[in-house]
Amino acid sequence: MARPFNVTQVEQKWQARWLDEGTYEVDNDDPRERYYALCMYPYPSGTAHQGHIRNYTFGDLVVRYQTMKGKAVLSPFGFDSFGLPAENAAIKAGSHPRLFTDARMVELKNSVRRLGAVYDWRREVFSHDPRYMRWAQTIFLRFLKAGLAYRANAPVNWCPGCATVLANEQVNADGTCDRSGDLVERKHLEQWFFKITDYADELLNDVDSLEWPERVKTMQRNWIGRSEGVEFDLALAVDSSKSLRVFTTRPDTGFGVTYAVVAPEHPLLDFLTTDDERSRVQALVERASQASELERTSSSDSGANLEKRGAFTGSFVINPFNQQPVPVYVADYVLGNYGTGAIMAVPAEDERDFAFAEIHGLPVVRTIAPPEGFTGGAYSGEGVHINSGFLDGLDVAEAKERATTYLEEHAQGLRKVNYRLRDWLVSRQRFWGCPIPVVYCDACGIVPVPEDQLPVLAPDDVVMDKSGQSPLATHEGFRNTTCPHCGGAARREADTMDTFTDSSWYFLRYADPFTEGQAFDPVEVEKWMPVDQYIGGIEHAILHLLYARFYLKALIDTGVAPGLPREPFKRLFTQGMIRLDGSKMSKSKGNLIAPEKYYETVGADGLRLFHLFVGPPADDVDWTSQTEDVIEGCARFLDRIYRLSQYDECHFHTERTEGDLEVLREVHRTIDKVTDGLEKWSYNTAVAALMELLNTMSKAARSKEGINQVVLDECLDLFMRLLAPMAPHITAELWEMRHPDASSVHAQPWPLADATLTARALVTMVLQINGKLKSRIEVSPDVSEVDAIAAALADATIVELMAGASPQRVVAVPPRLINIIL
RNA sequence: GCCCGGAUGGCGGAAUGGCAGACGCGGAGGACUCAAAAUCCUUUGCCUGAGAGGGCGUGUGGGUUCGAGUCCCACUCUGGGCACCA
Repeated sequence: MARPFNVTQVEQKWQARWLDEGTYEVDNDDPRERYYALCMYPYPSGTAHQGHIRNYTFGDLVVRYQTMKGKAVLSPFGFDSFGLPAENAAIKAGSHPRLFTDARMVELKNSVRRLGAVYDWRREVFSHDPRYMRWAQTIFLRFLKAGLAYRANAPVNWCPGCATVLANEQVNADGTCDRSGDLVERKHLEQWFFKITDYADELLNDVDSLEWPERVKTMQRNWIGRSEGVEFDLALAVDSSKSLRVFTTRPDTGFGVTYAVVAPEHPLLDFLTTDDERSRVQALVERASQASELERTSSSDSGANLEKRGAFTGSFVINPFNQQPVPVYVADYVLGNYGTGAIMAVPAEDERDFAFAEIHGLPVVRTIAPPEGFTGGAYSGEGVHINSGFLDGLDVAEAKERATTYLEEHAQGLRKVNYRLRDWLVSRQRFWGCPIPVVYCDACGIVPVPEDQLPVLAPDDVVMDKSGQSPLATHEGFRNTTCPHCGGAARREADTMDTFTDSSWYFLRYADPFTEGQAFDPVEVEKWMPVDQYIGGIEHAILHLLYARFYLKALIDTGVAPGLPREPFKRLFTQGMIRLDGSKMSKSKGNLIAPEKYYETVGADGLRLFHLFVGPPADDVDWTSQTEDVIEGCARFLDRIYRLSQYDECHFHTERTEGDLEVLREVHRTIDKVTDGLEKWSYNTAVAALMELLNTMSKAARSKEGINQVVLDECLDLFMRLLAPMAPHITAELWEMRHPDASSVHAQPWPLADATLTARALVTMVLQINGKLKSRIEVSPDVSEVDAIAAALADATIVELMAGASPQRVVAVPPRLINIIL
């Protein structure tokens, strides 16, 4: 497609200028109002793909728009540069992950520059920079000191494909690895954890205060999974001095307890198991300990399997509500690490209990009357209590309260809150990550590496494979060290930290990247935090955002970041994904449409405009056979504005006509539309408004009567300013051609609509008869109701249609419409 | 199973309870051209009619209202999140 100007040349000229002149560098003591705009820390996977392009197009629009609004905008960039792909690629190529990563970083950096996205490159941060690692490790040690980092032997999620353990958050619901898709196995290992559960309540409560998409807030709440209930004792039938502690959220259904269940890991299981039942119980425990989380929690399991998954222990406990003995089972549907690892089972009001009771032939006693016609098994809804002694006739809420009080008085009951959220497992048995800065000494135990010896860096000559052992563990030179405490022989920790730790505080370092004596100076960072606008993919709705929120709270509480606001991201925008043939476009899926080719044809501006125009920014984009045409259409729009600004085929007259004024009025109305669109993330309609305006301007200037040139110039100048954040190159170029001595269009203030120009002298009023559109008339926008009705009844079409009939009623909404009811 | 979204022309999508389909893509026709490309102009929801016009129309069925794409109830399909968490 032939363009009226050399796109590549123009774009490169401006990209070089923005970079050379440091146009978007900003200092912490800038006197203007501050604004922190941030796109999510990218993994350097090479040249940018369409998802990146979309992300940085939105981010750059925000940066340029807020700058024109007169703010000092912090726009940093960096790389989440540790991670598995680099390590795997290095193993394959026999090279080093650093070489691989550094090359990919250069590529991505060039890509975003080629897009015309502008950053304060002085503030660049990347995870494998020793200057960043040092503070990442310092933070780990501060967490350790504060008791927020701890080491524990725990059943963990092991991914055979990635040869490392995963956090709960990295395991999909179907039990596969979020990254490789391999089936995750269960292993018992000594691992490092962060105590994110200490913050469960705050993480949950603070969600309310965030200006985030509701969907993301809901996902965060669900993930934390708070539930209120009561913990109490079930006394053993044979010995009432001993008891089994259980947790329930439904104490009101206590009269319906017909058995109890303990988890296979329960510490009292051995004690509860009688000799007659021992072999069956042991078989079940054996099986449960080997089963993966998937098998164990599979809900699609058949009845036969369910039966195998539970066994009678031989013991009985007393139901404290009715003093009846009920059997104790062991079953793997009860989890050892949630609640007390034991439950009271109420088959009538709990589906899982019902299914289990059916198979094991246990009785079902209803304590809530199900609604008329209810045919299912367990009924967990609202209703009136029956068969429940002192709770009979009460609704669920009231019965819960009474039952809880009863348990407090008769069964050591304690009101208790439980969370689904587990502590964050941060150990990774991989090489390309930040080493965990501790040593193990036989005499002193776990000893932190002194902060003045940080960062602990991995040596380069490490053999990486997927044996499952940490590559660093096999490097004797690294592994063997001396204890910082006693000076004796000691061994370094060989695991590295989850890369999600790196992306949990990078935004703080951006705000003060120059400091040397600490991770960042809280006084400097406080000037920018919280992030005013965070932009990224919906795929990070849980993991990254939850971890980053936890990190900031923990950093404040451990004294690393005193005085900072406790939530990092005030406003979040999650962009839609790019789909090709229905699935997400991504490098790992190998279904990329590379952006490079479009730089040659439509330019960065054309591609940016496409991403802004194609649909609501939050929605997914389907890349179809039609997409190329839409991109071309966006470039065509830029060509048209270029030609109009050259006065191509324009006619001019010298007087200022009403027609000229009307064009100028449209420009001012468009200022409002575009501003509103940019504020509300309705970029597609903002672009549409500019397209519409260009049609108006172009039609007027090219008509036979022509336009006053001074008016056209004023219109064009305003147009350029509105388009500047969206298509920064062409607007900068045209502005310079039109104003060679003035400062750049990007340094101009954002235009403000003149209210006297946006007002309309006449508006169209719709005339309806019985709610059906029949005619239209022009009226003053402040026409009175009486005048409006009079005008409507005088309209020729209306007079004819009414044929002398008198209206039963007239609904008047001046100046919008008149509806005549006959 | 539970919790959120969503459903509008051939397509992407617009529409504070008040002109449904802005804007763009695609289609049709025309101008320019020896011709093509590019550009420009006209037209384009469906049905019906020679035309003026008329009828129908925002997933389905009800409801509220002078008036519903928009609000309420029930359902269908679809996308996503969570899913033995007691």
